[in-house]
Amino acid sequence: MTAMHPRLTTTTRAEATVFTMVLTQGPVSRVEIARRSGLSSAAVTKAARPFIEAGYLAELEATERTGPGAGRPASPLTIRPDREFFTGVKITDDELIGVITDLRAQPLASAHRRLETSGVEGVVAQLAELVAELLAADPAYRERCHSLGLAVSGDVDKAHGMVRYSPFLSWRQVPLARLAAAATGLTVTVENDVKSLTVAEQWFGDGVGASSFALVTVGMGIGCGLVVNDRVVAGSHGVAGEIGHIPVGGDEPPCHCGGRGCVEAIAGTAPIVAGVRAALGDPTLSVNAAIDAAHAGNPAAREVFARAGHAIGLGMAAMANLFGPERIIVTGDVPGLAAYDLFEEQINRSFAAQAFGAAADCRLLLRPRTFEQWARGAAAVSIQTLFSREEAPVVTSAGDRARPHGMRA
Amino acid sequence: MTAMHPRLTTTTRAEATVFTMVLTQGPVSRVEIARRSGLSSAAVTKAARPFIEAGYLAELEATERTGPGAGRPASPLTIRPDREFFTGVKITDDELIGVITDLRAQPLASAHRRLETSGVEGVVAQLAELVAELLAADPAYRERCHSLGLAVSGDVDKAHGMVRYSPFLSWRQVPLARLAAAATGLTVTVENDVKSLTVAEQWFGDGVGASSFALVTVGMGIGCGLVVNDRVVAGSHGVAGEIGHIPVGGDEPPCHCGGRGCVEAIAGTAPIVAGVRAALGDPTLSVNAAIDAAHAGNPAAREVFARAGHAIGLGMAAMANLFGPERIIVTGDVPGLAAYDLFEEQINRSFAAQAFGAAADCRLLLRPRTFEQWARGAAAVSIQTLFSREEAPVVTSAGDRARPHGMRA
DNA sequence: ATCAGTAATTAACTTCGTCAAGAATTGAAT
DNA sequence: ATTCAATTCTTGACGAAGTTAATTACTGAT
Repeated sequence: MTAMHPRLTTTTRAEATVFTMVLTQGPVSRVEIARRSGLSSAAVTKAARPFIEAGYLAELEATERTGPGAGRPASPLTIRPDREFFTGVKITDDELIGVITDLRAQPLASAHRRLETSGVEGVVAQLAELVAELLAADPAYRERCHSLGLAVSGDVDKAHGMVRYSPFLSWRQVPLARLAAAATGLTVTVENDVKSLTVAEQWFGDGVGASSFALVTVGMGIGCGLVVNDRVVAGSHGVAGEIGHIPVGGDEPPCHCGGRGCVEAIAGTAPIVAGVRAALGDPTLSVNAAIDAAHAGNPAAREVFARAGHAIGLGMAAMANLFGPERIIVTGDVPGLAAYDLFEEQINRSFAAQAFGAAADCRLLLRPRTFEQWARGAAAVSIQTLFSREEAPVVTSAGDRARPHGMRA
Repeated sequence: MTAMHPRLTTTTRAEATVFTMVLTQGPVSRVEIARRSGLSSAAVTKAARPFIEAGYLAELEATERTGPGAGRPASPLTIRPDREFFTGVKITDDELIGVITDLRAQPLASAHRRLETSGVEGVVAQLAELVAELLAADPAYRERCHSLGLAVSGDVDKAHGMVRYSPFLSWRQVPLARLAAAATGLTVTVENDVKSLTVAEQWFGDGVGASSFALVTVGMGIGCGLVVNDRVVAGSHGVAGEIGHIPVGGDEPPCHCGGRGCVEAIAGTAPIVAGVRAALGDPTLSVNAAIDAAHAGNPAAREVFARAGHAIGLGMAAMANLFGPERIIVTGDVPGLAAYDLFEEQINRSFAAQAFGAAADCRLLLRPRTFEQWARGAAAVSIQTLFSREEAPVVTSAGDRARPHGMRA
């Protein structure tokens, strides 16, 4: 297969449009692609051909076709997910979580590695080992995987593959893409972890079809990834999506960020545990014990979680009032998830109460995500980077798409 | 002039790039345009020609040229602002404010009209009269003005020229563009008023050069227009930029929107006046009297304004934490402006305290805007609609611009 | 005067997509 | 059965829009 079919990436606008549409919108016939994209059907035929020849796309079996009746039946194009593989690794302060995915960013294999040190060199060495282990699982991986995506919390300069500042890892100005590329021999992308997860939802999850949506992560902290006008919001100073530091609590409580009343200072894991400890008079209570107490029905503990849910709901409402996303995907990890049932009702209620006007119509989707799925996000970034249309640099401010309406005299 | 030179709009990408760059970035030489845009200089020459021939662009006088020395001196292209005129009208519940502007959206003439009724027909009739009056001021206007922009508060569907819902006017589903076009004979655009002002800043004001910025309006209510990735954020449910309904006050006070602790419920004109009235024990105090009391140094009155400034600063910080805009333009009208000195220090302080990390680096620009400048915003929308590049419809989610970084084995 | 350096233009060419015609493939009508 | 209408896909000629490379235009310094 590979000898005959060289690797391929998108070059023209039509190619990017056609390929990403088949990739993200499942099997689609050529005419349907033409209709949705505005391209001529001739252009779709031409653009699809090299991808079919290179083994990335294929026509669906005739048996699976669906047609209303008259006319030549469509032969929908579908992705061949095994044509290329991708590695994604989520880097936390004490662990590496890695996955191999197919073109659809579906995880095929995973592996973990505990980190003793957060020093850059040590992490990169462990990363190379982890990647080697993952690629060794199947000869096809070694052969058809050329991209590695890394997801790191903190301020990441994706364009230059730099970690500008990662508080948990205590990294500053680390050229992680270059280091990882040298250590693994793969093409490397580096992106913020929440944004990576957002990209995964945008192309392969519940963000498909929405030109704007938000993803809210509930966990140790509260994070948020935003997609507006089909693009992830990067933030000009390396800051974006800091829903955790919206001051919904008025002047209380103080937050580690220096602000007051932050969502995270109320609904982060630390303040919740502290709250339950105070409520129960047990200063050594563990996270899980705090959750258990609430699940057992302790009113004081439940109240702490309800307050947290209230804060999260208000933060989400503030975000929705500013952006007007089509959907909000709520996700998170332990203990955010283990305790989610303790938040959920209050989140929904407070969101609905504070969302302005039609913003309350925004759909809330609860989507638990495992750690592997964060790593999957990293792989999704490398997939998107490879195939999305690189727009010509726009220097001037671009306008809206709408045309004027009305009659001319 | 006009007989020889037909009207022109941008058709190709190069034309839109060149024309809007000259329009928004002042006199620029062709090579400089090529450098900034990535186009070849040949393409710039070709794209500029029809605009020069049609009288929209011209080469700068040799005397105004500036060169470092050696080589052929550049002959920068500049806009000819009088080539075409635009009418912009801001519609409030009790007044129409109209302006004629040039291509740079600089107001050349203005006129007002009080409204007795907010009925659609009556407003449109008054609008037609106002436009006729404005166009009559100079024969050139009649001859070279073909576009009318309307700015309305509330939920506007710009693409279809519909006012979906405007609370102040009590309008629902009004096809305003069609009606106004029929009444005036002009091509009409309709846009939300805050977004219109945002467009004016984006192309002709302090947003030039920023691919993301926010505009905050302080007045009766608190509003916000957002530009992300060079595009105005529309909001999917007709809601966006509702910074006034971010709950920064915790659970107090209740807001007319049904929420609690909204910025607007603390810093809107009504709650400020109510607060000063309560503080001074005078239930009939006017807005201006409340401002005067604070200016005179009354501590209780000053405290009310300080609290308002605090709420606004927190709301702006919440917005900056979510978006990471490059700049924030603070603007407003009476009494927001007349009292701005009473807010300003507290806004800056609370913003700085709550902005997360590098978001605090975001520049705050205070830019008072008159009512005429809101009308100017409406004209700016019609200018942008006419000349900005209409992108091909993008159906699939588009990715980031960054390319992968690193080495390949 | 010549020359080096920068700006602008021109002409040949490339690329990418559209258009219009036709081939392919089906169900329904005669 | 055969024709027809409907729909999908393909093909090749064409055209629009941009690029590259060479040329012209203009300047200050040697």
